[in-house]
Order: sequence, then structure tokens, then C-alpha cells
Amino acid sequence: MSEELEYRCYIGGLSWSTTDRGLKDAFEKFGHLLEAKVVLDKFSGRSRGFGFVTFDEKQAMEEAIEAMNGMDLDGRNIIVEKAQPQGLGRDQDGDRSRDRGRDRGPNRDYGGGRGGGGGGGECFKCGKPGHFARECPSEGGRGGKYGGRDDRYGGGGGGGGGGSGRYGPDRNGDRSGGRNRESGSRGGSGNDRYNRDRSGPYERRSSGNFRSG
DNA sequence: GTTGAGCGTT
Repeated sequence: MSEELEYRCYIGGLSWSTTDRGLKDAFEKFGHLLEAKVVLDKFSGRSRGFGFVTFDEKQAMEEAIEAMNGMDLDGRNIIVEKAQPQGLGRDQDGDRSRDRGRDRGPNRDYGGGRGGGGGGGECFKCGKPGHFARECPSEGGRGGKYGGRDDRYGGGGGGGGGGSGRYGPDRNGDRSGGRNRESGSRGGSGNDRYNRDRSGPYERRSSGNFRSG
């Protein structure tokens, strides 16, 4: 059956200020939480806007999903769904369709057969499957008060034609040639802010990099 | 000063 060993819930749409405690506080009422954590950005260290809640009871999970799905936490609408199994979408090539893929199985029904779990894809605007809100064919054009750029990490820039990876802006191409990049210096170019130093989540500007008269 | 539609780390 579709019963998993663990009942994990994916909480999306969290507020930037929502923390693990917030989730726990909001989900522990449905049952005992084995784990409630908000995913924080590795680079920024801030909340990413989604977290995971693990129940030790199936009913608790379903209850939470049914009850908290669409509810507002911290003043924001949150999405509660069954979490996907780890390993998919990060290291292994399981299903990256969710990667801005507007083509998603439109066989999802909220409030109906909620047993499959995993993924989702309906227009949050019109509610029609097959496209996201920002791709909603409905009048209004590109929904989005921010302009509607898909990648917030790989920022187009350059228009080389598709970047590779999300955090890996290694699109050097001929840039290296035109841009005197000799010297043992790293390829410092703004983009490597993530690749510059792995000493910590934050940029560590100390020792040897200070410029003060 | 920031980010907003989607699955994490130990």
C-alpha cells in the first residue's frame, strides 16, 4: 500500500519568519511530531519558506494536511502536503519536473484521493492544471509583482542560453579569454559569491582582505 | 534592502 514508514509533511508557503518552533507549535496539535523543522537556506542561512514536519501517526499527518493545508501561519498561507522521499530531487535523478516544469500530471485532486503524494502543479491563479499561476493563460499577462523571473539563483544574465545547475554559474565560456583572468586569483566575478569560500554559510571577510588606511 | 510558488540537513 501507499503507506510509508514515516509520515512526513511538506510545509510550503511559510513566512520568512516562520521557524521550526512555529511549525511545531502549529502541527503538534495534530499529533506528536517526530520532527518539525523549517528548511533554511544553506547560503543565506535564512528561512527558505518551507519546512518539513514528521508525524509518528498517519492520521495526524492527514489531519494536519487537511487542516493546515491552506491555512495561514505567521500571516501567510501555507501549503501542507505529503513530503517526498529524501534522495529525490537533490542527489539522485528522480523527478525534477517540479523544476519550473509547467507540465505536471494534472491528475491531482485536492480533497480527493490524496494518496499519491509528491509534486503538484496547478495554477494558483485560475486553478487550472497544466500551468502555474505565472504561466496562467488568463488575462493579466505574467502574474508576478517581482517581474516573474524563474531562477532566482541562476539569474539569466548574459543570455548565453541556459545556465547549468542552480547554484553553479560556471558559465565561463569565452569570458575567460576576453576577461583577463590570469593570475592565481580565483575567478572572482560576483557570481562566485557562493563558490568563493566554503568556510561557512556566510561570507567570511577577514584576514587579508581588509582595505583600510 | 532583498527573496514568493514547491521538498532539507544531520
